Amino acid sequence: MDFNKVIELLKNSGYKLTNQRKIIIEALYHSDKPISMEEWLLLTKDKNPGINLSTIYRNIDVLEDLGLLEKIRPKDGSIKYTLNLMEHHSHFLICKRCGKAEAIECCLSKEFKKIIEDKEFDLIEHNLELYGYCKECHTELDKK
Amino acid sequence: MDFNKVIELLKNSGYKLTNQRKIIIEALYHSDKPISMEEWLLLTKDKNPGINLSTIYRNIDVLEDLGLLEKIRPKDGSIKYTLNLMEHHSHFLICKRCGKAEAIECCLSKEFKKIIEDKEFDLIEHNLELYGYCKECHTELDKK
DNA sequence: ATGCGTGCAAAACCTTTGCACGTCA
DNA sequence: TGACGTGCAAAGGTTTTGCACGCAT
Repeated sequence: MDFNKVIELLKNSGYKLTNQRKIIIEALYHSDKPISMEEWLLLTKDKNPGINLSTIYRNIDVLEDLGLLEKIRPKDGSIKYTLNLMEHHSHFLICKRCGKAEAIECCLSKEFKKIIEDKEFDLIEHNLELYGYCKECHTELDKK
Repeated sequence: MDFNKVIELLKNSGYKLTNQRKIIIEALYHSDKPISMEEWLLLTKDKNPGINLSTIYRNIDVLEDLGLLEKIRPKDGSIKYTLNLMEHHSHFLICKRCGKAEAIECCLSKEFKKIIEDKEFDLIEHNLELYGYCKECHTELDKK
């Protein structure tokens, strides 16, 4: 989904397009990886220093309402945000060193689905986060 | 791992067995599902009303040090705690209605592993949460 | 024009920490 | 006895909220 489509969806859902809102969403849209609130704030203040933290929090609600926000919750307790613009359900390979996140297609194994089915569990959604070291960081770490 | 083994591990690691600590761990041990801090506090106060919230938080550190604590982070932003006593890495089927959580064996699919391998990503850990309705709740919901 | 959105500050929450006292080994 | 553990209260950090003003529609 391109940025204009996001804005369109926003307007069609009855939300106003303010300068702040545009900057806030744009910051997330153009980030190539999930970002923390702190990073998000910096990115937005970069474009408009007057933007308040609470405005971002309020726009989180908007993005959630639009079904566009993905919250990533690493084991370390932090929260990272990213836009979920894919058709396909996807997950991230998250590098523990550089923070780079790469979306991958989801494929729960057949055996897995069978186990769940056997329990007559009605699976609605799932959340998978994969942590490790990306190729580049792995190479770097090997050097030491 | 039975409860005595947990206590043994605790002592062998140089921690003292206090009345509070025992109650705190026991509460989590006997709970059949991951519990919130609030539930954990209630369960412990049930046995000893004097136990302080900060003592539980401090014992979280202890349990983490022992590698026994599993923190579950549902999408709703809450945090739930459970003891991780299995040999095998496991995940939970969590019922969105009754909250019951059932551990299942983990098995990332071969295709999945291959995709990750192809990217030369060095996978360290992963976190999978499965949400849906358990058999009982599904039946209940169908009645309506 | 009018109601939604924002900045600001305060409040609400959750978690951590310092300190003095208590208790386990 | 001595070090670790705890209760209490205060501090810290993050997120939410009330209010008055501002701006998009």
